Amino acid sequence: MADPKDTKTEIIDLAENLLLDRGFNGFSYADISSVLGIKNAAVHYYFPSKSDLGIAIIQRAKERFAGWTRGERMAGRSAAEKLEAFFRLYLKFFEAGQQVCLGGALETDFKTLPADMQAETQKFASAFLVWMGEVLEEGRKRHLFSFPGEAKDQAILILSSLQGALQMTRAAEPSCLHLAIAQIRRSMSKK
Amino acid sequence: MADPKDTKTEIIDLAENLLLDRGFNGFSYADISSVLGIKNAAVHYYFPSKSDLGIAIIQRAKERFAGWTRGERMAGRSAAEKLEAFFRLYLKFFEAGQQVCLGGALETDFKTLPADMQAETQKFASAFLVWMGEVLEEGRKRHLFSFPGEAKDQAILILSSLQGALQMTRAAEPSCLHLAIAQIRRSMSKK
DNA sequence: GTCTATAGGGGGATAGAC
DNA sequence: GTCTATCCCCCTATAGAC
Repeated sequence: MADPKDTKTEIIDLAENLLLDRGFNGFSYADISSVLGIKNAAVHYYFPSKSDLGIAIIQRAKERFAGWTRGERMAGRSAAEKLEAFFRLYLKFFEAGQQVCLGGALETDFKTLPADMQAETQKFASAFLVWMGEVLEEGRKRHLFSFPGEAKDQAILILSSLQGALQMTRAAEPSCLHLAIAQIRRSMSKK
Repeated sequence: MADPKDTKTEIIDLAENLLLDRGFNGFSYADISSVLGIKNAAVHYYFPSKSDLGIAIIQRAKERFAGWTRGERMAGRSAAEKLEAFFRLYLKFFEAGQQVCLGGALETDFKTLPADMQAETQKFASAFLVWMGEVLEEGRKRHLFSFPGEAKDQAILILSSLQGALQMTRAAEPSCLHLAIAQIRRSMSKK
């Protein structure tokens, strides 16, 4: 049925999951090659350095998000529906074995990352902030929800909370993310 | 003037800073010993395994927080003042070279941590949640601020946002934490 | 594309001398 | 308490055969 994925894609898939599970310094080429039944050196054929691999992960995630925001399933949706769909992205990370989000994983390891990965991480993070700010601005204009202050500041509040809550599910209650989302909804509901 | 710190304390100090900068898998015994002008093996004398060192960091931070919440500077303070003082703790992490908070660092690395460190991390995280929930409950009762829903859920929202915003300062704007705090204040201000 | 083989470094950790 | 010396493993990365 499904096209068998090419090796390069499989490597990025595995590496992305390892990154969200264990952080960039918490996995190795051997973790990837052993699952694929190939050798260490074969992975280096596709991604000469670990930085190349990291950049591939970030760029693909950035493009995936851009496609998601502009995709068919999003066309014609209200800002409120877009926000709910965004929440579901984070709930999926949680359901996938309490993974954290890519931004959180990269930012925590930020100071240990090669310079080119740091630059990609910054582009990635800003794409999320821009999109969320626009959705919030539009939703408030159409009276779908309410919040004080600037849309950009509310975007930071929501994104940072989702990121932090995803991490907290590991050490505090697993329901942390669900409860944070519910509280965000309450705080923005029209009185 | 100040008592010269004993070596054990200096090791924990250094390790804690390295942990908040680089994550638990991002520093080594050599990073510590080189600064102190001693050898790798001398650090192992105080902390035989890296897990021992990690646990010492967490337990000390937990006790420091407990002391902070019960300390003289906190006695007689209103819930609003306590919340502002808590914000300042996170602003200090940012000012100390964009460090993340201990919970965030440990939770992101959580799956790579030894079991005993995972258990300590959980105790640490829950102490923060409990305290924040109590402060919020009291503040609302006394009409110092307002928020919808349960105090515990609002505690999760605030803690997760501070944690995430601290991380985001590294990849997005450095002002992220300040803006998140300002937005939290706005969202809870009495109308 | 994938292999074997290996270089070269860093990591955590221990033994035993001082 | 701190040292030297060392073990052993894992890591990233490369060279060259198939």
